[in-house]
Amino acid sequence: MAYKHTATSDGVYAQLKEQILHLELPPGAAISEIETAEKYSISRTPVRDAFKRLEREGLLEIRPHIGTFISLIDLNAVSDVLYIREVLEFSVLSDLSRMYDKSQDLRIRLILQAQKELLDSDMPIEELSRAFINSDNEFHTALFDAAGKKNIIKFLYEYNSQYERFRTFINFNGKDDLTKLYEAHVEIWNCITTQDLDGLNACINHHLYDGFSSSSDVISKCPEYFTKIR
Amino acid sequence: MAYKHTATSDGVYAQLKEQILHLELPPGAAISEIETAEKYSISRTPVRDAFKRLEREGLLEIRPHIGTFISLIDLNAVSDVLYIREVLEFSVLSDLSRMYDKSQDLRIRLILQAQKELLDSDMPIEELSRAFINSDNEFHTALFDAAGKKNIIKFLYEYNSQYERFRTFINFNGKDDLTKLYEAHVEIWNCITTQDLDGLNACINHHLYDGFSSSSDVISKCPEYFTKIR
DNA sequence: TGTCAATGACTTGCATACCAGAAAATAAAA
DNA sequence: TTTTATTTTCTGGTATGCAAGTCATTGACA
Repeated sequence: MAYKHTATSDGVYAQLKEQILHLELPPGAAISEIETAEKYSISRTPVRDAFKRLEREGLLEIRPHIGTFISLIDLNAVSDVLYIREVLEFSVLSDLSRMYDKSQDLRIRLILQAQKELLDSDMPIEELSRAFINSDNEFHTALFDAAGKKNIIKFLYEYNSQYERFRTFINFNGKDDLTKLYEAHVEIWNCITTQDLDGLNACINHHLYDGFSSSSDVISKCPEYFTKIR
Repeated sequence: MAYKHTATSDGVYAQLKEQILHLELPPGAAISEIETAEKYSISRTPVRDAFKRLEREGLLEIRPHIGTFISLIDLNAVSDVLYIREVLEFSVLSDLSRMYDKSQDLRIRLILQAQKELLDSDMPIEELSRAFINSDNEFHTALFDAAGKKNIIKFLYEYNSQYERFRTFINFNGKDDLTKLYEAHVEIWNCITTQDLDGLNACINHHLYDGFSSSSDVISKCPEYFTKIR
């Protein structure tokens, strides 16, 4: 992993992944190797490499001799990622709370400030949502980093493609959800700096699951995007 | 993932992975596509697929136009996996402890019994070690399953190739370590059935880290197998 | 009209040839 | 002898053709 791959294969991988996560390539849609190759004016080989990689991340479903399809959003996988995040995040942030010193405060506050400014801006909701999700990831990464657990969140991010896609799906809903996220961030940071572990636990729980539970009506708008529930 | 791939690519992947995890292909060794292809009497294409997959799991390092090498054992990655396992396992087993009912007891005790019999047998240490590690994984899988969190441990297993390899490395050491693992298993199960959460926490901690801390002298026997420590 | 087999148009998996980059070996020059 | 070009020979990356599997259409036959 320390050494670069060729840009061709990596390029189509990155572009396809972004399109899938942003639902521009909708769940269930067919996508063929040769078609993609022609679109990018390259051969099938690097496309195949990218496809295989995306399949392992659960974003594509390759059915040999039949076709390749954008995978449906697997709510079970999303639920699993949420559980893992909840547990790991509480553990790491508890550690951080115990070792917290004021020198870390500025960096976090800057991120929070940026999020507030995003919410006050008048971007179109799609653009705002993307920008805010990026900032959200930045916030959580900064927290893990402050706790000396940078690698742990890298691990999480490699596995949460399904969750990212789900989040994109429900966040197009409106600005209110994003505002709630921001407020939760502020509260989480307050709990950490005041070493309120019980409050922290409750916060993380809410923060992660909130959008999830209030989303069943959103899901029903596009049921064909999702796998059947367990 | 629900659909099979072709057997050719999957086959070499599985075989190579086993050889790497069992250290038959030692860390740092070179391994070439064409050589491997000839060995299995297939073309480079399925070999390349397998290589790419192993690279993403951190078991190979592909350096374009230079060569492909069995990756060194990354103790940082091992340490991260241990942390994640500790946190997740304590959380899941705490849940299990709260919801424990006696119908689950038999299955676990059978696994423990099998482990005891393994230890009492007179297998050669290498074979014993492999068999015990398999049984160890079975034990932990059964626990997660009993807690209704089967997917969570699948998640873990996909990420712990580095850890598995490390374990193979230190367990060739002798029977004592395996005996300790067995005793820890018994104690963990006792803690769960008696709902002793504090004891459980301590157990898991010991269980995971024990072999790790006592292994620095073992590591020094083959320093060329490991990456530099953080 | 209804049934079933043949056919053709797709798909991805695999084999092979060629390309580009890197390193080592060789040859030429100081 | 030492140093510097140059060439040779590795490597993996890419392009492409063929093989094999799947499905929908079609046409023959009952």
